Order: sequence, then C-alpha cells, then structure tokens
Amino acid sequence: MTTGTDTPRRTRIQQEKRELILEAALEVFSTNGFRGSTIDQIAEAAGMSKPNLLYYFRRKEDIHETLMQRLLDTWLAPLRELDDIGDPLTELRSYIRRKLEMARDFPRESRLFANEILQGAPRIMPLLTGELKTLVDEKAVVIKGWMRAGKIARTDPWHLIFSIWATTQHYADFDVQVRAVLGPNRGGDGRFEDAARFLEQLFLDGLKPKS
Amino acid sequence: MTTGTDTPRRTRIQQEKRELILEAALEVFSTNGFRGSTIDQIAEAAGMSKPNLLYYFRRKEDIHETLMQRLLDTWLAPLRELDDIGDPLTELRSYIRRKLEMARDFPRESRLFANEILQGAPRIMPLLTGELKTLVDEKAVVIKGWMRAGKIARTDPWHLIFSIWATTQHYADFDVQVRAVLGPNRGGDGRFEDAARFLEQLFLDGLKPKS
DNA sequence: CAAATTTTTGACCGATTGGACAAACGTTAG
DNA sequence: CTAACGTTTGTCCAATCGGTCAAAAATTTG
Repeated sequence: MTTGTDTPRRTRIQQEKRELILEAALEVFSTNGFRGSTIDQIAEAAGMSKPNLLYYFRRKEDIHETLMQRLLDTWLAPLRELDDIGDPLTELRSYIRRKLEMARDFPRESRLFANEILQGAPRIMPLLTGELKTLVDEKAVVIKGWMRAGKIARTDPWHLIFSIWATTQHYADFDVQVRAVLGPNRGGDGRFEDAARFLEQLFLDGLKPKS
Repeated sequence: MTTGTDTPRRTRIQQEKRELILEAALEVFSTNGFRGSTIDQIAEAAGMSKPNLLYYFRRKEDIHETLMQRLLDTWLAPLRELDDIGDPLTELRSYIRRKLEMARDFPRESRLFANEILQGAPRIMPLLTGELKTLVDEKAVVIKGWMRAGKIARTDPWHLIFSIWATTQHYADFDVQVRAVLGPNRGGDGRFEDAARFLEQLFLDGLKPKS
C-alpha cells in the first residue's frame, strides 16, 4: 500500500492545471452562481478547451465542491482565532477588522459563499448545521463569559456574530451597490478604511451622542 | 387618442394572469437567480403552460424587469420616510425596525434584489447610480444635520445606512444560515424579535459595558 | 532512441434552454 | 347565432447545456 485512495497522487501538470481551473471557476461561479455558470465559461477563463477541463474535473459539481471545501476553512479562520486570552473589546475589534480585510482581499470567495446561501445552501447545508453551528455555539459561550465578567455589554452573542458577518461581508457581496452609492470620490480605495472606522465606532459606542 | 402607448389597457384576465406570473416568478427568481431560472419553472409555478406564459410576457427578461421595477419602490419606501421631524434616535430606531420587518415579511423580494446585486447588477445599474444614490445622498444630509445638532454621535452617514441595510437584510438573504446556526429552538419564529432587540442595543449603545 | 503514459483536441450525443407559430378553444358584443 | 377578439395549447426550432469518446499530440519513462 504505497498509495491510498485518500492520496490522489497527482502529477505536476495536474496540480497546476487544477489550480488554474479552480481560480477561473472562482471568478465565474462567484459572479453567476452555480446554475448560472457554464463549463465553457470556466474553460475559456482558464484558457483551455471544455473536454480538457473535464479531464481534470469530471463533473461541474466537482469543481464547485472543491472550491467550497477550500473556502470554508479560510473563511472561518478569523472566528476560530477569536479566543479568551486578551481584552474582549480588543479581541472583537480585531475580529471585525480581520473580517473586513477578508471582504476587501477575497471578495470573490465571499460572493461565492453568498450565492450558495442565497439559493438555499443546497450543497453545503450539512456543513452549516454541523461544523459551522458547533463553532458559533462554542464562541457564543466565550462571549457570554465576557458578558458575565462585565467586560462587554449583555446582548445576544449569536446575533452579535451575525451582525459582524453582515456588516463586513456587505462590502464584498454588495460591492457594486456600495460603489454606486458612494460615487467615484467616496467610493474609491479609501472606502474600506472609512468602513473600518465606522464599524469600530458602531460596535463599540453605538450612535448615542456622548453626554 | 383615447389610449396612449403608455397605458397598456389590459383586460381583466390579463391583469390577473400577469399578477399570477409575477408572483410565481418572484418565487423562482429569488431562489435561483435570473440565469438559473427557467421559463418552464415559472410557468409550472404559475400553473400554466410555457407558451401561455409567453403570451403575457414576451421575454423572460420582461418578467424580471417588471419585478425589479415594482421592487425598488416598496424597497426604498422606509428610507424615504426617514424624515427630519421627530427625535433622530427614535427616527433611526424605527427605520431599523421597519427594515427588519420587511426582511421578515418580504424575504423573497430581498433575495431577488441580493441576487441582482451579487451578480454585478447588470440590469439595474442605472437605478443604483441614479435614483438610489440621489436618495441616499439626500438622507445623508439629514443625518449630518442631526450630528451637527449633537443629537447623534458623529460618524459616516453613508456607512451608517449601509450597516442598517446589511444587518437587517441579512435575516432575509442568509435566512438558511441564520436558522441553521441558531438551531431549532433559538431559530424559531422568535428570531426576529431577538434580532430586533439586539440591533436596537447595538445601534444605540454599542458593546462597551455600562460603566 | 522507443515504448508507455499523460494530456489535449475535435467531433459528437441527448437533454434542456428561450422562444416562435399556427391552430384550436373560449368569450363577448352585436 | 355569428363574427370578432382574446386565450390556450401542441408542435417545432435553433442554440446551448453537461458530458462522452476515440484519436491525436505531448510528455515521461526505460
């Protein structure tokens, strides 16, 4: 048993081409959704013929599945890092900052995920009720501890996490709308710094005026 | 000239059937996106044959276009109502509540809009840079006035509006994820009340503990 | 080198897509 | 009743879809 089935053992070309395809598929899937994307589009974006692409991934769904598996790991990494050591407010602030950076640096991954959820998560539902729920419940316990210790205000930890996801991913998923509304001046490269400043203030102090 | 081209003059059956089709199309488009939806699906959901549907709407795009036009009016209504009269904090709080109610009562409309934006807003871009931007800029002025008057804390009005959109629409667009993470108990019908309570606290006071 | 293996391609397949069209059917007004 | 008009359907079409396959081309191995 030199090679198990769990070790695909791929050639150099296979590794390179598979990466090329996944990169192209990320671009296509994230802007058209799964059903809205065609193998031809992905193949063209990857610079190869359709049968050639299908030599590396036998089915369209295999590409999407591989993409989603990779995505979830990196996507949940910031939340995994949220830990009990250090000051709670600082911890939350850096979590928000990290999530916002991900929205800035990996908008396609965010949109790929959003597309999947929007359409009812038909391909990753088990991951949501399993791995994701477990992780969030775990971190909710941590946050509740902070509340009991009087380190942060008492609220619902789950909805707190939702609100962080929503506000940060908004800048990736609704990017066109954000840029359209902000216009060419305010909507330039500086919009993420503006968003970071605003979100920090919102989550720390809210909108009540300083009395 | 008793009938202009701008007055389609439709029979009773035409009005009813068109409504039936739009209702069915809202269901289908909101869960599959434009490209991912087929005329057959819509026709079946509306309980009629495909050629019959095409008698009322000549092209698939016409259905989507009609749907989007109607959507935007009702969708932006709450923001339009945001006015200078009354207490600013109360005004913002009721805007958040109204947006959350819309996410609860019209989730399909929210997802239809999200799908369109996610995919680059190819069909409504002019509306975003035109009507929508104008409205937001207008309301940003109102909010800035409240800040100058010391009624609410000083922040970026545009990003404030974005954060309200993001947090409220999240409960419609990412509904499956929210329910999956909250589980059968917390994710029941009460989740919108929980969200309302949380968001009110977040936007008013933030997370800093009461000292 | 030559043989074995991997990679690429063109041609092709059945299924589905958006849409056209004429004929059949139903309804309504005179 | 009947003619005009509105509605519905079955059939059909070209284009596109995901995917197959055998053969050619390129690469690796001995």
